[in-house]
Amino acid sequence: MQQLQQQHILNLQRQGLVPLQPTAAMQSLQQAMCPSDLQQLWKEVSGVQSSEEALKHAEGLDLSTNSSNSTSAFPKAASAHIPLHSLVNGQSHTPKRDRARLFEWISSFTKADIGDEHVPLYSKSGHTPSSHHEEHAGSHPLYGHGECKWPGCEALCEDMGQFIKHLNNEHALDDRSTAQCRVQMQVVQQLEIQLSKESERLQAMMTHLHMRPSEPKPFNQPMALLCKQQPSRLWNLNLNLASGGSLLKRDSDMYPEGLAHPPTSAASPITPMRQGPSVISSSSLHSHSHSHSHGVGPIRRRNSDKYCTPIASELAQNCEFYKNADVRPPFTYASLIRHAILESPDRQLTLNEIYNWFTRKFAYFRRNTATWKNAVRHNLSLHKCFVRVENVKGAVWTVDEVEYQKRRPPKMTGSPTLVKNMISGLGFGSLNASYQAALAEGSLSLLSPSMMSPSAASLNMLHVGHDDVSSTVEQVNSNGSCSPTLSPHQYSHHVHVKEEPTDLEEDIRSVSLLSGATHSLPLPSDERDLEEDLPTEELE
DNA sequence: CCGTCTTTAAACAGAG
DNA sequence: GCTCTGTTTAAAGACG
Repeated sequence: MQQLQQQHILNLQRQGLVPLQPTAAMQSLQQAMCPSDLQQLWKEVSGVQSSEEALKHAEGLDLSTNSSNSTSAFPKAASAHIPLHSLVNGQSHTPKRDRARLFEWISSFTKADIGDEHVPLYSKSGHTPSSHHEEHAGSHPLYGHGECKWPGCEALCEDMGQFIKHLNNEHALDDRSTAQCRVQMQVVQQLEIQLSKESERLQAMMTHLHMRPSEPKPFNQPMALLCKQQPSRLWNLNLNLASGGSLLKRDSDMYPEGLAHPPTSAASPITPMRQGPSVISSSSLHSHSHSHSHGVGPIRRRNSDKYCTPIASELAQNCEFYKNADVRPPFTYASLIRHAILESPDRQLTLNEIYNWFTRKFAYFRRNTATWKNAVRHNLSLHKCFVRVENVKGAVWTVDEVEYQKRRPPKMTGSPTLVKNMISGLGFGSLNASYQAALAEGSLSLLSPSMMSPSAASLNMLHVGHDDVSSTVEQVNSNGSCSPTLSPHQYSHHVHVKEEPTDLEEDIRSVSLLSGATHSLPLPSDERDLEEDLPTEELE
């Protein structure tokens, strides 16, 4: 039934009768990104690559349909063994029209590159006038602080010349770069949508408060803007933020069963009852289909917090997002509870305060309270890392960090499993390989509507083993807007009602201090994130 | 296949 | 009796 609906919508969209919905947008994208088509496209577009090279390239990107092997080396190798054909509803064909549109669109970015030097795809877009002239003049949007700002790159380049060389060598016109470019476009798109949303909200607030309405918003129609910029409507995703959850249709309406949700969690209202996927959830797709068949199905999000994003950074960076979007946070209850407790000034919370934190921080937890509250209580009781302490004002819960770290699995940094989990954790299960590669490689800022640098985001994803106190401190504080400003020191042993072995406490402290030191140093993100992993290593 | 982890659900008890 | 809090058990799915 849903397939039929989807087909119908797709047909209408092809006829231009209805605006593209996320469903069709994603579908089109996926269709357009059919591996063979891509290869063909690139041959056509670039005209540079010999067939041999193209073949080699295809091997490198593993554009085959075989998806079982997810043990790709990441990300520099750019091999992404991801189900290219796990397309929505099994539709892996590529309608010629879509392909043509894609080609047209890509060409709009790349034509000038062909006879030219390879210039970043971005720079050809209208509103970023970045010519060679400018590049050599010393500024380039992709270059700053001696680093390549290409999503996920961060290669050090001493000067602009070196950067240009690097750009041309490493970010030439290929599948990966293009996929990354696409992802970046989505990032921008989502940000625009979010901005639009927030503007509307502001407008409403001001109206409500009888303040003078502000000027007409520049982002009233982000889609229109985007369509201007992007001839192909493949990217015209209707990414709604569920501000209060009121504006959204049910995900089942928007995303027929088996169809990948847009890679922004904002797009999908996740109702606990239907158990729609959190985009960042590793179980997104599985649980999605599962939920449809069972009505109420448990979300399986294992590893999502362990191997994907440190909860602190994710929450810090997507603070507003989770507040407004009805998206299930991709973390375990234990992680969330711990984070809530650690984030509190005294590092102790009553059950009710924990509840409040959940509802305050996550739109998702503003409903179905019985379920998740039960889960919270269950987790508090179940995990030894949560310690109940009798207090003057009753019982409060604290975190036994040592216990918490104990239960963490060995670090998985950079392992193929991590990569796989990371990708699936993003909920892009049915996107194509290049796309996912790009996502995982450098454009995870997609998940970070708030000012997360793509590179930082990617490194977060690539290097994290799990969340920890120090990362909590660093990330949250660096973000600054969503949580109290506690020093690492404070975090490490500001309040610890429970008695703990001195040596272990010492360990935590040293780790935290270490992390705190990194906070003030302009370390490269990867180093910083490696440091984030230290607690476990140190403690175990 | 098994063990572990996580989630969900539910039953139960004690306190206010 | 009701609600909140807290404990415990069980089942199921994901995953190594």
